[in-house]
This record gives sequence, C-alpha cells and structure tokens, in this order.
Amino acid sequence: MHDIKLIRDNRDLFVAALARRPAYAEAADTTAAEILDLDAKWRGAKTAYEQHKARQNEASRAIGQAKAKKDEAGAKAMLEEVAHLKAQLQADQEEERKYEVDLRAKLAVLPNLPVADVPMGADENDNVEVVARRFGSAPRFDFKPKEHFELGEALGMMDFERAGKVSGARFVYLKGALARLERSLGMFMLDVQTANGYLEVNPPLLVRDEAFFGTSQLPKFEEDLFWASMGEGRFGLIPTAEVPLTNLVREEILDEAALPYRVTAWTPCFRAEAGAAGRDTRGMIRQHQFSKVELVSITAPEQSEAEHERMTDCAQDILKRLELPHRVVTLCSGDMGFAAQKTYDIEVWLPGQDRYREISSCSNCGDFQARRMEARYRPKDSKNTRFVHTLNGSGLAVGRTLIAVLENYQEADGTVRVPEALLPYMGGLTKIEKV
RNA sequence: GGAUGGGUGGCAGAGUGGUCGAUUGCAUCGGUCUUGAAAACCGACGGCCCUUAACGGGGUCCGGGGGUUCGAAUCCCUCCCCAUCCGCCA
Repeated sequence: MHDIKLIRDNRDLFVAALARRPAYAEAADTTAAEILDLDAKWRGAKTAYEQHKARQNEASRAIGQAKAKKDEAGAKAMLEEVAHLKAQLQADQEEERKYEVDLRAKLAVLPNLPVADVPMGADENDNVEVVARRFGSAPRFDFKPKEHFELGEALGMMDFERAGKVSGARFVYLKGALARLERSLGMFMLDVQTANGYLEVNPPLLVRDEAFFGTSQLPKFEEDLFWASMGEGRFGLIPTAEVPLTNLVREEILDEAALPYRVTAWTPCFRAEAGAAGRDTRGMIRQHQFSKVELVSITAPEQSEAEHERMTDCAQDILKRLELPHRVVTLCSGDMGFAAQKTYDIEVWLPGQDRYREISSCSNCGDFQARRMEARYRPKDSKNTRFVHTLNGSGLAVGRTLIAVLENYQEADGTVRVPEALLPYMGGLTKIEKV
C-alpha cells in the first residue's frame, strides 16, 4: 500500500514510477488523478465533519454549564440552535466514510513501484540475467535425459493417476524413496537456512483475510486462493509461508535491535492456479499443493537492499550444495509481482525440459507490505516509529527441487543418484531405483 | 456446542453520562546533577485532518457500526476479535 502523502507531495515521481509497470503505462496519470481527487474530497468531507462536530461539542459544553447554573431558558435556546446539527453530522460522516472507503479501495489494488535498477520490460522475456550469480552449466548426457514424470512414473513412485481419482488434476502421490526424497529435501533446506541465521517456524496454514491483505494477496487475488469455510466465516489456505511468516510482525512495533528478523518455514502451499489452465499440465511443475521452504526477513529500510542480496545467496546456497546448475535473473518491471519493488528469480536447469525453470523468487517489498500490516520499528534514540521493510524468498520450492534432482541426477537406466548433500537424510540410500 | 469476562496511548492499567484524548506506573527521548554512568529530579512522549515558510495553533479520534441523549470511553443493540471455564475431539 502506498503512502497517500507521498503521492500527494511527489505526484510526478509517483506517476513516472508507476508507469514503468506495463499495466499502468497508459493509466498511471489518470490513476494518480483519480486517487488525488478522492483524497481531496475525503479531506474536504473530514474537515466539514470535524468543524460541525466541534461546534456541537462547544454547544454541548455551554448547555451543560447553563444547566449547572439553573439557566434553563439559556439552555433551551442553545438546544434549539444545535438541533439541526445532528442530521448534518450524520450526512458529513457518511460522505467522509464513502470517500475514505473508495480511496482505500483504490490504493489497495495499486501495485508496488519498481525501484530504479529494475529493468523495463513487458514479460519474462525481458528479464535480465545477473551473470555473476550463474552457477554451473548444463550437464552433458550420453543419452536423452528424461523428464521427471517419466522417471518418477517408471520408478513406480510418482502416481498422478490415482491422485487424479482422489483429488483431480494437479495433484500427485509420491511413494517410497521419492516421498523420502521430498522429506529429505525439506529437512536439508531447513538445516541449511537455520544455519544461515533464519529462525525455524512452524506457522498456521489457514489464515484470515486480514493477513492476506497484509501481504497483498487480497483484495486483488482472491481467486488464486483456496478457501476453507467455518460457520459464516472463512480461512484461506496459504499459497506460500510468506503470508504467515511476514504477518508475524503485523501491528507490532519492534525494537531496532531485533532487526533484521529472519524466519524460515517448511510448509505445504496451496494454489488454485486459476488462469493457468493448460500450462504445465504434465508432471509436478505446477500443482495445487506443493511444499516449500520459505525465507522471510524483516529489516530496517536501510538494510533491505543488502538483505535482498543475502537472501538470494541463501537460496542459491541450497542449489550449490546440491550441485544443481542454475542462473539468476532480475525480473523486469512487467514480470514482477504485485508487492515487490525488486525481484530475483532463481532458475534451475532441467535437462528433461532442456531449459531453465523458476525454482525460487526473492523479493524486496520495501515498506509496501509493512504499511498494510502496520508493522513498524522504533529506531534507537527516536520516539517516532518507522515502517519496516519486508523481504521474502523461496529457499527453495521443494517440489521443483525434487524435479531438478531427478532430472540432473538421472542415469541411462532410469535410476537416480542421491546427491551427496542429501545422503545423511536418506537413511543409507545412495541410489533411487525401482523395487 | 454451553457459560462468563474483556477490547483505552509503546506496554501495564485507571476512568461508568458533561471542559477526558483521557489519572498513574513502566519503557523511551531531552535536560539538571556527575570525571563518566547509575540513581534522583525536571520536561517531552499517539494517529489523522485543517492551518503555517517554519515555530506553532486549531480540530477530531477510547475495537468497527448503529442507537439513546443537548452531550457517550462511560448506557443500549449489533458485528469483529481476544481470554477463561465446562462439554466434545486429534
């Protein structure tokens, strides 16, 4: 959520920055105009209400004093004088509220502004590789590498057919060594990230609307979520642990000494994938349910840029330890998510698909989410509070990491070697093969 | 599911119809004292709106909404949230 004062005082800068998002290339100026118009109307209505209210309060005091002096006639005169104010106040208030609601609604669906070093672009084709972060190169196979689902199904450990009967498309049963591989990956990632300074957390998977508003899945992306009803109310299933982890500091005022606050969680994630019909329909790439180890950092504003680099290091750390080739791209302005001011995607090499696929996304959201959550901190030697900055990143998507391991560690005979780093977790198993 | 209690400033916690945005304590910040620190003492210390070049000034706000009243933090209704006890349950 943007600071209305900032838009008021820096309209031109705001419009220019917003226009860098392709969706607002044309509309940025009129959007700002609409917002500022509502803002002016809201403030006007608020001022009118407050002036009338002040008059009423003044009169009420005077009436009280008159009555105390037994001046019934004087009290009665004043009573008549302010009689009409009640209706006036209600009208004022109604108007003020209407404008405020409209204004908030407009602001709530406005995306974060890309920072200056985000490349301009329309879509994923305009993302720019961070060459210094590249790791490894496509491994050579002396056979045609298979896709993960071919391997998994041949091993008898990846069952889409039965998942289809039980739950439908975009679900899977993992069995035996692949189920264990998934568990091993999750544990391995948590072990690495806690060693990297993140506090392990086991968060709620069902959360309230307010939490979704905080991280900005709501109000705009309601249809991407799964909802569990409870009585008249409802809970949303988290699409990422970013939601409960970031909201950990909602409505808090933190001590500066507590920053940066780093938390991690390994959780299932649920996504409706509305609008993704037909995309990645085969295999485990895009599921309604998958597990992910998430990283969240809460920092002071001055720290967030460095923390973004650090977080990306932490995500890459997993791939490096697993010796999986990958590259990092800076998302262009058109490919960035709603809440982000800058995002790095990490893409792992998938030999079966013969291309890089996203396996992690690390975003700096600046104070955008903090405003929505009212998450602040008190700088040392200051009585005023400031909004924190929030960052989130996958460290990593476990399902997609499993895919990457299968495809990169496959042998000609359809077996899969267990990466060295995972050996301690696999109970002595060094190779995954059909049993 | 049943029964209670409660939501007030960073925190704790008063206030039950009239100069109450609100007593007090703690925390924080500034100052005095001190070689320095602590203690003690003095002072400051919420958001929002209007106004001002700024200092400042004014107004409004006690979970949300509605009602009663000339007047509501205070009374009534309703919604949301939190807590406790009982029942049931992993």
